[in-house]
Amino acid sequence: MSINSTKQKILDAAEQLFAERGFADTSLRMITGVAEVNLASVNYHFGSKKELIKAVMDRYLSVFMPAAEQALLQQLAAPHSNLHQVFGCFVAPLMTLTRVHPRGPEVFLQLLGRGYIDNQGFLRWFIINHYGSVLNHFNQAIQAAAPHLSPADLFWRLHFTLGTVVFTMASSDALRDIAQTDFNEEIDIEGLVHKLIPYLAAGVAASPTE
Amino acid sequence: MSINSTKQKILDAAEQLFAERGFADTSLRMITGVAEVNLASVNYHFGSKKELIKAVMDRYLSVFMPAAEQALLQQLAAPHSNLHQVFGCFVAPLMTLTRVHPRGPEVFLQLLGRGYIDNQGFLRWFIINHYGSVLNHFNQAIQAAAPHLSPADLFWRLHFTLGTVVFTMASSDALRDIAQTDFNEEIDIEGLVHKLIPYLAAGVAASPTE
DNA sequence: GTCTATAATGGGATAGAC
DNA sequence: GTCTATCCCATTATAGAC
Repeated sequence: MSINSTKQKILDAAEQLFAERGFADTSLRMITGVAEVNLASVNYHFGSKKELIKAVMDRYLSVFMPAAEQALLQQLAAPHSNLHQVFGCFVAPLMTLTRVHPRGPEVFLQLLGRGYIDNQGFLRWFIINHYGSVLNHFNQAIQAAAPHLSPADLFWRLHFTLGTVVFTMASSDALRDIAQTDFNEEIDIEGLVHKLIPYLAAGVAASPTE
Repeated sequence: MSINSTKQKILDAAEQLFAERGFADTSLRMITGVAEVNLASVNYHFGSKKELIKAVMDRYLSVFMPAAEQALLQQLAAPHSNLHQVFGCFVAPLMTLTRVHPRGPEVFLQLLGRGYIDNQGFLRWFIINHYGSVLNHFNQAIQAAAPHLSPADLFWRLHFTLGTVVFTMASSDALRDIAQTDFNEEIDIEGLVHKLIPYLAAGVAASPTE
C-alpha cells in the first residue's frame, strides 16, 4: 500500500478524528473531507464504518500487542517483580507506535479509551478475541507482583487503573496545554506515562483496609 | 411540579438513558418512549435537547455542590488534614442524592463522566460558571493535605483522580455485575466509593520521583 | 398542555457511469 | 478505483389542530 494511497489517507484521517471526537461523533463525511477523498471510497475500501474502525485499531494493536506480550512473558519469568516493573512492560511497546504514526502512542491510547467508553461492544469483543492472551499474562504478572491483594480487590484496582489511563489519554492534549501555560511545563507523551506510573503503582498497591 | 408530571417523567427517563448510553447516543425518541410521553413535549417543556441535559444535571448539582462546599470549608478550617479526609468530604453529599432518586449517587457520577467525555463543552462551561468556587476550595484542601507536592504534580494527579472516578462510575453497573458473578461480591455504590478512596489517596500521595 | 404531521438536516450505504 | 447521484433511515425541531 503506497504511502499516499486513498486507503492510507482514509486511515490517517479517521484515526485522528476518532481519537479527537469518538467514533459515534465522527461521520464518514468528516473523514473523507479531511482525507480529501471521495465519500464512496470508504465503503469501497473497507465495506462499512464498523470495519473501518477495526482497521484503524488493528494498525496499532497488531504492533503493540505482540511487543507487550513479549515484555510480560519476560517479566513473568523474573524471580522477583514489583508493580512498577509490570506497568513498565507497556512503555517500550507503546513507544514503538511512533513507527505507525508520529503521535502514535497517544493516539492509540485515546482510541482505546474511546472504544471502551463509546458503546462499541464489537470492539471489545474484537480485542478480547484477538489478543486475549496478552490480557491474561498481564493479570498473572500483576498477581505475582501484588500477592497481598485478593483477586476481587485486584479486579477492582485494575479497572481503576484502566480508567485513569484511558481518561488521561483521552484528554491529554488539553491537559498538556494547561500544564504548559499554567506551570510552564513542557511534557511529551512518554513523560506523561512516567508521571502516571507512580500514581498507578501506589494506587494498586495500597492497603485496601486503610 | 407534581411527582408524575410529564416534565418529571421526561427528566427521570432522560437521566437514566443519559447515564447508560451517554448524551449523544440518546435520542429524544428514546427518552419520550421510556417516559411514555409525546415526542413534542420535550421541546415544549425544555426548549431543546441541550437545555434538557442541563436540567438533568442541575437536579443533582444544585443539591450536591452546596453540601460539598460546606464539607470542604469545614475541612479547610481544621488544623490538620489528610487526603482521606479531603476525599471523604464528598461521600456524605453524594449520599444525600438518594433524595433526588434512589440510585441518585451513581447516576450523578455517571452523568458527570459522560459530560466530561462526550464533547459536551457547554456542560463543562455550565459547571465551572455555576459551581467554580467548590472546585477552588477542593484544590485548596488538597494542597493543604499534600504540601509535599508541587502545584504541577497536584494538577496532574487531580486529573488522574477525576479519570479514575469518572471511568469507574461510567461502567459501574457492568463492573459490579462481574464482581458479583466472579467473586460473589455484593457491593453498593457507597461500598464502591470506599474501595476507591484508598486507591485515590495512595495515588495522589505517592512520591513523584519514585 | 398535548397531540399529529411534517419540515429540515445529516447520517450510512449503494447503484451505475466512467 | 473513483466519481456523481441518490436512497433510505433516524435525528431534532416546529407548526398548528385540539
